Amino acid sequence: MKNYITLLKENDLKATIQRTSILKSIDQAGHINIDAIYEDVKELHPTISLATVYKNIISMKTNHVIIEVPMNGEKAKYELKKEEHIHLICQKCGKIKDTKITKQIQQALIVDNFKLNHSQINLYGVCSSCQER
Amino acid sequence: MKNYITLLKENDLKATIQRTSILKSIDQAGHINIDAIYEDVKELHPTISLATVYKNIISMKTNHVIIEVPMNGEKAKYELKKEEHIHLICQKCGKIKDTKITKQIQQALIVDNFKLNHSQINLYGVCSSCQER
DNA sequence: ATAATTGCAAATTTTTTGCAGGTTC
DNA sequence: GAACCTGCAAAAAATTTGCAATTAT
Repeated sequence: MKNYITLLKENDLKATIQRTSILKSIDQAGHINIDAIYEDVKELHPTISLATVYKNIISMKTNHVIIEVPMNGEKAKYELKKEEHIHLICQKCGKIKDTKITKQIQQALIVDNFKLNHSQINLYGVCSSCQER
Repeated sequence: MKNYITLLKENDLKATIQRTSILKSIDQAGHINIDAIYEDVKELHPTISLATVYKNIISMKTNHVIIEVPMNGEKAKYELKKEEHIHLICQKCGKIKDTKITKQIQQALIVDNFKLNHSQINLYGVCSSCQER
């Protein structure tokens, strides 16, 4: 559990209850889309409006508090900003697990004449628990 | 230049002018979003409707003729189905270049207990021609 | 006190749907 | 000729906007 207030202030955003609630929802879920965040936050804050969620997702994305993860065929999900990592996306249960970008992967991804800034790696397959069934 | 008619029939879709035009547009562009496809196809086929483009993108995606490439912050782009590859996305000019997934990369991406079906790798950075400026 | 943020309602944009007529195989 | 596909208009879904009231610093 992070200190969402500090996180917001460090990134030049006011710490409103709406924002901290959204961050808490994202943090708990790991990866979650706008509608699910809205439903989630409404539990504690029934008066929040979807427009506010949209506005805050935009501002927190702009200020690098959260990261947008575009999804194949569905709505984008959001995660807290953290070190770059790989997404293991299970095609059975839909869960997304993070895994580290190893030195080996970093090495392998060096491409001639391309100045790499940031990489986005999604691996689709079947996670360990779904394989057992 | 591929034979779009055969490509469609092989994948259980009727070869209409609308579909072959959409495929031609995608093939020429490499990676292109729905609106740009629509504008493109309208040049030759002024009567095509946007709804038809949407419907065909869905059917051709379902039947594995094309692939959707979700984009960060913008609308998804589409490409013809081909071997798995990496996208090098230039943050200056916006162009997307494809590059091969090497044996080395394949090796590096093996993760414990995850049965990998397909990988999606987008590398964001600056392409060679934009670096020269 | 100031500037930013909220919630609402309305506007806009994006995507999907139903259906009559036309096309492909 | 059967099944599928198109284009239109309308519907539905997703996102953005304007604004008065409220809140954070």
